[in-house]
Amino acid sequence: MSFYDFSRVEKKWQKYWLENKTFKTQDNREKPKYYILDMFPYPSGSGLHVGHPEGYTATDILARYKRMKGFNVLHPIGWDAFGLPAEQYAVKTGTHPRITTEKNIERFREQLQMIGFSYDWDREVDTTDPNYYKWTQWIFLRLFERGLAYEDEQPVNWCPELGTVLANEEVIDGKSEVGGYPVIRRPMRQWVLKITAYAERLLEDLDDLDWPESTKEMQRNWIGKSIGAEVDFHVPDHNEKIRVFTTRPDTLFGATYMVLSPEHHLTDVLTTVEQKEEVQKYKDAAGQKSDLERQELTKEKSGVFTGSYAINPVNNKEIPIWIADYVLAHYGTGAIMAVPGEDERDWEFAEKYELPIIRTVQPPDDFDGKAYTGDGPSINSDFLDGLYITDAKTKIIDWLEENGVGKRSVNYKLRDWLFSRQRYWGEPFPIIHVDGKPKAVPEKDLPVTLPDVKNFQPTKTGEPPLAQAIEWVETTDPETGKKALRETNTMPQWAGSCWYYLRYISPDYEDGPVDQEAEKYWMPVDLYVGGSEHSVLHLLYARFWHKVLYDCGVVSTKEPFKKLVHQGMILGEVEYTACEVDGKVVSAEEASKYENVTKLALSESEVEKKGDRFVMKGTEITVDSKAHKMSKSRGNVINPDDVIKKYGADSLRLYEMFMGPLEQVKPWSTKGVEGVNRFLNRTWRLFFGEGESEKLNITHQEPDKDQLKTLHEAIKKVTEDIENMRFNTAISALMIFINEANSWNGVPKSIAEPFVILLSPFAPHIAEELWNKLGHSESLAYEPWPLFNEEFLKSDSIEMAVQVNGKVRANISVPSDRLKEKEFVIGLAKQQQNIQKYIDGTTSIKEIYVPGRIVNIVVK
RNA sequence: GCGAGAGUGGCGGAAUUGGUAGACGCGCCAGAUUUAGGAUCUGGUACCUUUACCGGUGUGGGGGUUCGAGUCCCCCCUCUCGUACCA
Repeated sequence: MSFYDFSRVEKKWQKYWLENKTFKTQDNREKPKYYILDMFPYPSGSGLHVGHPEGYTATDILARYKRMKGFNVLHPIGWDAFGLPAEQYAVKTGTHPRITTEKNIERFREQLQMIGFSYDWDREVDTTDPNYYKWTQWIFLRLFERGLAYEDEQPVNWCPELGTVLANEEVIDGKSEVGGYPVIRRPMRQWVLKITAYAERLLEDLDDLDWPESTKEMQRNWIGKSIGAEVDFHVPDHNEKIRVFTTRPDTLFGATYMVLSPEHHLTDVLTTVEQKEEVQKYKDAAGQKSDLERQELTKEKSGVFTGSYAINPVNNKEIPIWIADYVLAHYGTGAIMAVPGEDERDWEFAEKYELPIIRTVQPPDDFDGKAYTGDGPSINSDFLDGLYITDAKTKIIDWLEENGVGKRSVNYKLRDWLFSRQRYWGEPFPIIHVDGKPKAVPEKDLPVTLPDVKNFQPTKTGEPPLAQAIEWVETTDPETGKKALRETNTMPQWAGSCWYYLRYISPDYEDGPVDQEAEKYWMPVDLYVGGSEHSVLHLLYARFWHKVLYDCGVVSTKEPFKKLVHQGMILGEVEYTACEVDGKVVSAEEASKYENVTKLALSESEVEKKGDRFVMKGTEITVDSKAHKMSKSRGNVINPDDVIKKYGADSLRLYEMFMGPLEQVKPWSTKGVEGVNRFLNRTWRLFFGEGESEKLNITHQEPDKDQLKTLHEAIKKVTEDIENMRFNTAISALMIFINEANSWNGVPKSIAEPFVILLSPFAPHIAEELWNKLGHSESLAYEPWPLFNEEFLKSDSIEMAVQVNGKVRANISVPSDRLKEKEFVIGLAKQQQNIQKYIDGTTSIKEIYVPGRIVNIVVK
């Protein structure tokens, strides 16, 4: 029996594609373009995992399909190669990160080529290449000259373990996202990008994007726009005023005290002598707490009184000023007016410290809670009484503006982007400091390249590793000849990934980050596929840079990524685990009573389903059944190399797509890989039969009607499914074709050829080989995609269900040409024995006929 | 708490605008081939009842709209992801 030797065939075609540059994108601007982009990987030391090929296969299928549909396709790949792991490895071993990075890139490239992706390898970009980061620096200078990059002494998230500052987004639950080390707050000089200047545009332009709704919503929440008012509270004793932001100015009459954040600039001024000690103690305690500790203590509110009073501008009442860490320094103005009657947090605080509570909105009669945050008529509010929230807000804001004590205001949660890191392995800033002031390095001197250093470790004081390269740091200002110091911070990893999609368009262009003529043709990216973990950070930062470049006239579109899709995570194989206590297996509920529980892994054959849970076979002992995230510690990591070695790249591609919808989280199943592998073997045998020789089992006969129908059904389904990215059902359609065709006596060439093309985006290696064996000397990559013909889809008769009172009681076969004749079809239906059984002796109320779908006879 | 999404066989998952629920694959069962195993091929496989037909029940639970609901509406439950004192 002939068998499909995938390893020989796959190597052969991978070599062919590379040598012939089959997928080199021609800059032919006559054709319609399609720019299909993968989120480029960080080339880690551990190589690809099975998650990478998921999104990459999806885009590869579309890229191959679009080429055959006559599109000029841009489908590139590159490396997001700056980053912490290579640097930490350097700290440990002294190996320069460049060496590690190059080695890892090599490995990644090899692995990607082993899967048969149709990238244009002449457009590869590498963020650590000076020819690339020259332009990252160039873009930074654009930000700098527009006042969008500035230095600021500000409290930052300092991670002692990593020896660097982290962006807020890189801190999760008070710990570093990378490594999970503790993070403390500490003031340092930092570079900051003014992303807040673009908050409104970043928010507004989301509406027109074809992105997952959840991702857009996350960005909206992150930007966090809220509309309200700023109100000034006068503090007569100190002749100061405290400005607060509120979304509920209508509740101003209920403001019975004020709270400043411990970091607020007026805290010292406002604290009276008697309160000084207590306030200082509180401030110290708050400052020493990490974000994690602050969050852990959220259950119990705390605060101290400053001793001062402010005047509520609407009623001139004196209200006490407190300090509490439930007010955040970095949101709004860092101070609030507290309205306990209408705010749960304020209520909680007021109860604890016995501060007065005044309701300003009438709660409904059946309301028995504390703070009431719903709508209702205003009370205790003088000229606002009786008005509902919206009207009360308008009226009070008008009043505030007329009296010069407040104004309408919009506030954003989004903060400026902390852009510097105390690391070695990142882009140097194109900045020198002259007389203590930052100054741009002239464009002609770009790139500012990384100097070599001996030690990659940041100093304990937070001085970046670059500070050791004294000869590099000490320079002269080319303009004035004065002594100058280079900036020793480096950019964060996000920098390079903010614009890489532009570099692919003209990777060798020397007069700017991107050739503008080419940019006009290729942008925007038509489809961008990548993980949802980048929903906020990367995707928001890239949009920000893109808008700045748009304002600079570098790019022609407002938004970079027209359509975005996230691939779902691939979990490990389903595991069955039982709980064991003292060597005895017990149910999970039982086990929760003990402490010395060990987990016992079971095989599938040891368990069975009982009701809605799994139990150990023949017992009542419940067993846990779950697919876990792949992780080294759990030992359930699937390595794509192993899968390719055993089943081939086409099987890997096919399986990853066949598992289920692209966006969905799904568990891996090695048995499933075997299934698609069998399908490929069946396909091979369809062409070569069961004999020993590789003689084609292909006929030159005219195809019959059934064969045409089978083919055209497949064309229709596969085409529509690829367009809608339903790859799992497209593969199912290919399987149906093979199952059908296996019952034929030889496959006509005119059927076989279009099928091979349908198969090719999914399993390109076997498809190329079959195409070649069918007598073609060229690759099929640019063969026209087959079109389906409705004529061939029709059959002579159609099977239809007949229902009586909505229940199916018989099936009838209706000749296609009589489908429109309601009377005829219903007559036919009524002749069925089993139908007569149900309608005899009843009165017919209604007869429903949906041509081609159903007959329903309603009787009484 | 809040926001988003999802609950369909033993498992992964299919089901155009409401029109025969379970395509395709895995697993399982039976048979063929084979010295045997593996591989391959053929048939079967939601559940209950039945030798079989027939029949009954079924898309997380409850209610509703409809000739007809996995699909539309209301209430509830569970799970996943995101987020967390944002004034």
